[in-house]
Amino acid sequence: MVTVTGAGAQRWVLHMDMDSFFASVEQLTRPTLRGRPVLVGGAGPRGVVAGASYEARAYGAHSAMPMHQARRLVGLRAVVVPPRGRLYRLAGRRVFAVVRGLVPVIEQLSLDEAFAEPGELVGAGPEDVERFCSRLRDAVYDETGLVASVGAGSGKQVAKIASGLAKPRGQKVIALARERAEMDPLPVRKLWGIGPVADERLRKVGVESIGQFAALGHAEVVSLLGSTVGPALHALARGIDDRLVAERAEAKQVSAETTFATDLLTRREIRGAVQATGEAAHRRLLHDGRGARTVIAKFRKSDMSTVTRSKTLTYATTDRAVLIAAAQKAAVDPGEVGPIRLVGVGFAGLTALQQTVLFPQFDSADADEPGDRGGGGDVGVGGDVSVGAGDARAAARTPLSAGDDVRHPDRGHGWVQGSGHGVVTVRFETRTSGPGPVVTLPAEDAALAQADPAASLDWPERWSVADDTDPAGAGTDLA
DNA sequence: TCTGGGGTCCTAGGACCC
DNA sequence: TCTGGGGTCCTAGGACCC
Repeated sequence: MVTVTGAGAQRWVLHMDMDSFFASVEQLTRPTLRGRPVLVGGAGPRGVVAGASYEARAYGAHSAMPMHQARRLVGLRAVVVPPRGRLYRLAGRRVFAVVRGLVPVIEQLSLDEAFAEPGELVGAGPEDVERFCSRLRDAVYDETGLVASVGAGSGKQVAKIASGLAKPRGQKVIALARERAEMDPLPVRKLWGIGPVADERLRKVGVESIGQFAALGHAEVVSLLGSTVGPALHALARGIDDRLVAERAEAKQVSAETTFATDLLTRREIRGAVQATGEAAHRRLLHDGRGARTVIAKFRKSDMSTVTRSKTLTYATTDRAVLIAAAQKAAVDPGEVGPIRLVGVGFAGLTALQQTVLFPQFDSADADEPGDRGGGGDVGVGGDVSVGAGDARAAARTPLSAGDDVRHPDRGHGWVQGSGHGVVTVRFETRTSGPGPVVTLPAEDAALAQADPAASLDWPERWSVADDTDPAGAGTDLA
């Protein structure tokens, strides 16, 4: 199908953004959390909020806020749960499988956000676009139980701003005739690409709104924001945005990073941290399926500045020992650069491996979905690092901790609300069960097992969950 | 008790080759 | 012996996004 767009035909770009996605998935799969102020994120001293339900936002909490601050705002009603990345990825795939059913090409920006440019809307009027947005939102809600807000406009920038204005639980169509009136009064910070630094620079010359920014001269924009970024943002501010909507390319990098509850001070601690974080990154690399040529080690100092060191190999590989050795070679010495709060290991130069690996090394740890127990939940590992990461996890059974998914042969799927003093308190409930009972069990109860978080989305209707590596599987799963 | 984790893109300098 | 420009790759740092 070829669509010839006449010069005057209005182009409509849609931006869909899920409402408080992480918190909504928690409330969907753990029904007792519905209506309550939920904070998703690490509970450690350096944890931040990754997602806040609207009930929590009512108290002033929001994502990226330090968790202790959000807790203070919300008070004792707050329910703090660790992020379940695997579950959010699964839910996000299902959401966009629904969207793809209505729009063939979408540009997914993150787990919960995407652009679309439906061919059938070329030249359409605002009422048609409104109807389309409603259909989209209804379809997503009906099939996933999750709420999306949608914005529409003449380009990506306007669509994205519109979806922001539509939240929560809404949609907003900005017609061309209304564009200036809607955009110009907004803070310039709302433009995609204007962050704290650019905002401050503009503020210094008295520019606070998109309209004021649009009115600046070209030379002034270049001197304030640079010769590449400046004119690009300036064009967006003036409503010039012909960027196409296209499927995203494969990721260019995979990485893992860990912030420690207390700063690392010795080479030995750094070494342990690079090993553990490198193993986590390597699991992601295996999951990705490509090999890496460049290894990046990243260190954040206590003043929040970062130091990165990279090593490029002569060939791409998935060999864990080779890759982690390169990361170790790139590691800094806290004695020289100062205390370190974060250690990261990343792999770039990703290429499909041409040669076949005859005997792939695969132990059970590698088979885990990476990053699930991540977030601030890992904060506190600092003490273990000096011991050497390999030893401790040989333990027979990982102790259950708050937020974990569990399964019991008689009671079904549930989640740990608390543990300690030899007992575990479990709430047995899933999306389909409705609010469930709390049961306190001996911590040693052999019948209680760690479970796949994804089961909380489906159990007991389906035990099998779409495989994480297979988007097509997620699609058929919906059928 | 400040500020996570997983990404993308841009800039700028130096090495190296033609 | 001196003086160049262009292209590519590598490295390091930082802004910005969700």
